[in-house]
Amino acid sequence: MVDIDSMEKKTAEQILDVAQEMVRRQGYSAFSYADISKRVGIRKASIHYHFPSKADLVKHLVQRYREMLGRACDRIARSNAPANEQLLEFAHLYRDGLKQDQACLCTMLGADYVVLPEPVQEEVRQFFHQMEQWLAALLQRGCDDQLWHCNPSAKQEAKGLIAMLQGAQLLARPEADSFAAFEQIIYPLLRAKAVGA
Amino acid sequence: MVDIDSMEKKTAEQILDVAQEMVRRQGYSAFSYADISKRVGIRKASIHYHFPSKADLVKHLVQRYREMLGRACDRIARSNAPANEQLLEFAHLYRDGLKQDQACLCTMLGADYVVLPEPVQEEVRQFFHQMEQWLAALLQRGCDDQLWHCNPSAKQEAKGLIAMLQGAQLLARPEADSFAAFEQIIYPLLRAKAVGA
DNA sequence: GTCTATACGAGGATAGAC
DNA sequence: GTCTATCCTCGTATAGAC
Repeated sequence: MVDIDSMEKKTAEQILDVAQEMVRRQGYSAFSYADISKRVGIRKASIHYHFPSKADLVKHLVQRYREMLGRACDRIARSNAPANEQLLEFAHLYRDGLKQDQACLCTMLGADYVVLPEPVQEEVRQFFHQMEQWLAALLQRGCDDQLWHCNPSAKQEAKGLIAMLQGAQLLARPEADSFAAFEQIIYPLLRAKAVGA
Repeated sequence: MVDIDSMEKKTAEQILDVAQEMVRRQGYSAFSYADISKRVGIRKASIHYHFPSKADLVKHLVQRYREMLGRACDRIARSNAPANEQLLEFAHLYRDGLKQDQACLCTMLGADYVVLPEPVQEEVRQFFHQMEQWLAALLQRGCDDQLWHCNPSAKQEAKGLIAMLQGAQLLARPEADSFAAFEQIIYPLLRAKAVGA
């Protein structure tokens, strides 16, 4: 039932893992097949077997990332914790990558947006839309539970919060302890939203 | 006193103008000497006469940008308008570039931070520091004038606001009308700060 | 699936003529 | 100051053997 091979990650997955780490650190334009090649331990040409072009690779990357974050958000929602605690958990998703100098994949691709192939742009837009939807629903629950007030709407507040989280990542990264810097930036703003941070 | 030559921008300035536009759109890794060459109308090699290396060029770029923004902030401060109106003017500095798909130079370089040559990283850190200082002073004036309350400090609020403005730029750019999208993201948050937006 | 070999252009940068 | 010519490396991508 459990053989050795199935315990090792498939090559395509390894490629995406490495690519994701590089894009989250350096952005779209600054990573290359050669970089992946070295770290995965196969030749550049072999990567093209799995992902014919860079556009193709990054498109799959964002798709997989959307699914990963969808699951992470589901886990938070299913915890049935109060909305303010769930909001904090959501913020921590953005915080934790900073331990390895990694911003959210789509924060980086948002900066690179104008140079992205159109299919990738489309995925990035969908990512933002997906996050806004989920967060707006959470904020609405907080409204219903009298935890806070949404102004002018849960949807608008969601966009503002995501903007803040993304911006905080970029601002925190140059700091020596970016993890702590991130918290110092966002906790006051979350507290304003009646979150016990 | 006024001859024709002095009315035309010096080549070095033209190079910086074009480079700035490109970095603000595409980021550090995605622009090249070839791009500048085409748009300024000189050969690649000639650019190296003015700026020996890319690191050198971008370092000067950020220095000039810091001076430009220093002057823009001075103008706002000297208007003697109420602090809430000055805050709105400050936010509009971030908004206006979006008309040409341009984010703040250091929002982009913040995303590219880990791949920047160290001297450029230093300039970027100084830029953020400079903006935080100025904004913190403005927020403090608003406190003194009872326009709002700073929590936990003007300095921390300043960082949060800059994070929000930067994030809002990245989030707004994929939208069809990024200018309007930016306003929709930040106005609710500024209103929370008692700004009549 | 992965390799070697290779194409072909783009990248930053330098030397030397004008 | 700007040019031409050139260098060398890196970038994405393909062909074909194993």
